[in-house]
Amino acid sequence: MTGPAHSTRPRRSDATRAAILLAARERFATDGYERATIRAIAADARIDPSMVMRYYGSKEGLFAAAAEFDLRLPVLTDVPPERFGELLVRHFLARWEGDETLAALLRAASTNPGAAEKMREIFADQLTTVVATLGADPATAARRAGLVASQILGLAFTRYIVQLPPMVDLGPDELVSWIAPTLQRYLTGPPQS
Amino acid sequence: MTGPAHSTRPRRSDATRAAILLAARERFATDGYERATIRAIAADARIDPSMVMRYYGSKEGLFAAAAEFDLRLPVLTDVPPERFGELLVRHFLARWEGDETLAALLRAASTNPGAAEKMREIFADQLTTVVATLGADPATAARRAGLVASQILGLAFTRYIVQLPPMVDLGPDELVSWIAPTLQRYLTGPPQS
DNA sequence: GACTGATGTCAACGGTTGTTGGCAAACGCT
DNA sequence: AGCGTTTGCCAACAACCGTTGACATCAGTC
Repeated sequence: MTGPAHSTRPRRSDATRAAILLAARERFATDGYERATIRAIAADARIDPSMVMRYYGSKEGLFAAAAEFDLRLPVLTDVPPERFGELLVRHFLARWEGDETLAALLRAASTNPGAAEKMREIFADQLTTVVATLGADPATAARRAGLVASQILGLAFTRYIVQLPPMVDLGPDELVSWIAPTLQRYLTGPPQS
Repeated sequence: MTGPAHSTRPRRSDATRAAILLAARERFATDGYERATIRAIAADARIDPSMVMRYYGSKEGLFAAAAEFDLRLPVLTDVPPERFGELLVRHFLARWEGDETLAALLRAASTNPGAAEKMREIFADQLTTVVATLGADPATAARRAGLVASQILGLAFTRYIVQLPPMVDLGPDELVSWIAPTLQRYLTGPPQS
């Protein structure tokens, strides 16, 4: 989604657009939606605030562009089912620390309705889709995906946002050994109730 | 924490103070820290914005007062250990829906450092203390409490903030049957790694 | 009834925000 | 070279924010 749109040749301002988007992701990730000001983002990108408006229309539009995100969930079809949980935790940890878009989305979702909506889309669409392909009853896929999201987002919230000391100190392997069984049960455990 | 402080007799303005605090909790819970304006809070409490400043000093001071919170965790000493998880989930669900202070704290913690700090205090102090009394190895109590917090806060975040449809639709009993085993393992399961 | 302090209202300040329109420079094309 | 378009900067607007100080009103005390 970064290349030139449609069939138009690359525009000269593509570098500026990218710089704005990069600065926006950083600011949104560290400050949240309301505290990240267009002026600060523009200063980081070393351009004028009015350029942000010209290229993204409004602050909401800028956030929508900056929050575009693909979880890049791995295909788990030819993986032994008992390893689903482990692979998912590892994937999310890596994805989370390698791209600040998720942090921006998480911070903003607390106060901005549009961000919450996008978070719902991402986790409902992308995660539910993968869960549904794991062979479980399709009727319970959405529920299982929601439970997985609750633990994954709780992990991210306590580790990266609130930064609870115990959750920050735990290493990736320790986190996996604790949390993977949880996801495993949410994904493949017997349906409850 | 609502009665008159120290040994002074009740002041005539106690009703106003309480009205401000109530309105503040509502606004902080629904809008987060930055979008909840002093003017809006004052309007809800039907008083002048300057009164908020007089009684609470600043917006930060008002939030600090509004975010004062006791988890009221139950004493679990004479309860069969295998029911810890269930009781904790039920307690948190009730606590969460009966007092919007927790929602205010959760929303604000995403963007406001002071709120994040208070959230750390609450979950580190109160929750870790209870976990430590459950007979587990004191050295791992903080870690276990952190893991419990990650699942509890993730539940709250997906259900009350982002409002993921599957998490909103689940009834209390279903949530308990899914999530209680997770807490149970975090609390009393064998130490990992 | 006059005095003192608490309580409440009103108007305004300085600062910041998202957003807009005008104008200069650089570019691409013929 | 000349021209239209793109890219960028500058200044400013209107709105809103937290915060402050002056002034009225009321309760309780001597």
